[in-house]
Amino acid sequence: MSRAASLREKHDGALDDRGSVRLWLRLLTCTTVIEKRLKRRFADQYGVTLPRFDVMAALDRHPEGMTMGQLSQALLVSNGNVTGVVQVLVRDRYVSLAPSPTDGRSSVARLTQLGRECFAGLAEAHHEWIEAMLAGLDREERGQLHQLLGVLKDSLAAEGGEE
Amino acid sequence: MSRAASLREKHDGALDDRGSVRLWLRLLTCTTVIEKRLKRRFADQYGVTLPRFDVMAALDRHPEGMTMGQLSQALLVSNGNVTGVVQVLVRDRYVSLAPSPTDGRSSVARLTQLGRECFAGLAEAHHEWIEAMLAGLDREERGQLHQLLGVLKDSLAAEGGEE
DNA sequence: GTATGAAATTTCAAGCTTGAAATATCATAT
DNA sequence: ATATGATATTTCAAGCTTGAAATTTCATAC
Repeated sequence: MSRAASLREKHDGALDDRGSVRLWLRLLTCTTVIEKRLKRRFADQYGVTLPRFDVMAALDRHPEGMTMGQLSQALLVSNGNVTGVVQVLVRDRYVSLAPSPTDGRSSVARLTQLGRECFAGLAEAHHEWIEAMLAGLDREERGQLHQLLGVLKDSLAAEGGEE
Repeated sequence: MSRAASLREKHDGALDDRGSVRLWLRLLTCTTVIEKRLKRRFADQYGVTLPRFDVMAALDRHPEGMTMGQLSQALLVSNGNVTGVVQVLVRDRYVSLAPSPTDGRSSVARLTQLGRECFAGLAEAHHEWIEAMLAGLDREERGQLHQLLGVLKDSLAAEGGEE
């Protein structure tokens, strides 16, 4: 069976024939669909939110610990945001928070042993889900897509965020 | 000047050498960066949020009006979400809400004259911003990217959202 | 030593988002 | 006519996100 109805696209059928906007909407739709599936599956199967997974993933790659500011930069979210997410991870014993020995203003977050163990399972599921969602692209297509997104990334860096 | 520092990527430097996850993170980063810039510029220059723009864009392409359910489907967001966004647009006189003549359960949202006028300006700015952000891709690259995202979209449709 | 500005963090209000529960209406079989 | 299930919508609580204000600590010039 598996009719695999084609996905609706945000603002589908736009009269707006301008190619760049269409490209952007397609990019947005793909990302949104993947993100929502990940979110739902993490919630249903592990009782974890995406932001919490993101923090754990960042900490898992930095066993020496990360300050709140480093987390904020790594995850592209605000400082205040990190505060809240880390607080619940600390409450749930997945993350520990210790004052920085070198800078009294900073505290350093680390995964606890429990956090590391839990994260291993999450990362495994995450990888499988992504792999399955990208199954329709062969090796070459993945490489091309990765390369073109690199060009886009550079274009975005060049355009600048009016900073 | 314009140093155009290259953009950081979410979870940058992942040991995680699995290509599909890296591809996903790059896709996510590009989308996130574009979305945040649009959000900030709409807020700063027009005092409008992205969800409100999305609703207005959908209504602009459907002068006959749309029900809440149609808006929800078109924008890939929940019903309850649409309710709130439309309510403030009605409060601000950009959108009118009338009971459906054929179905007592539904009401039909339409852009008001004021809404149409405001949206024209928003759409113009939106298009320019997108165009500028994609300026680093030539015509062929845009076509390839659009095509590959189409393959991804089909892959996502095939994988199914456990529906 | 002290004042001053920079930097790291937290707090807080406002807005978006979802999913579940509640309401209201429709469609249909009897 | 009526009961029943399906549909459209709203309400609501919980969580994420941001930007601005407040707080604490640092670094440096004097």
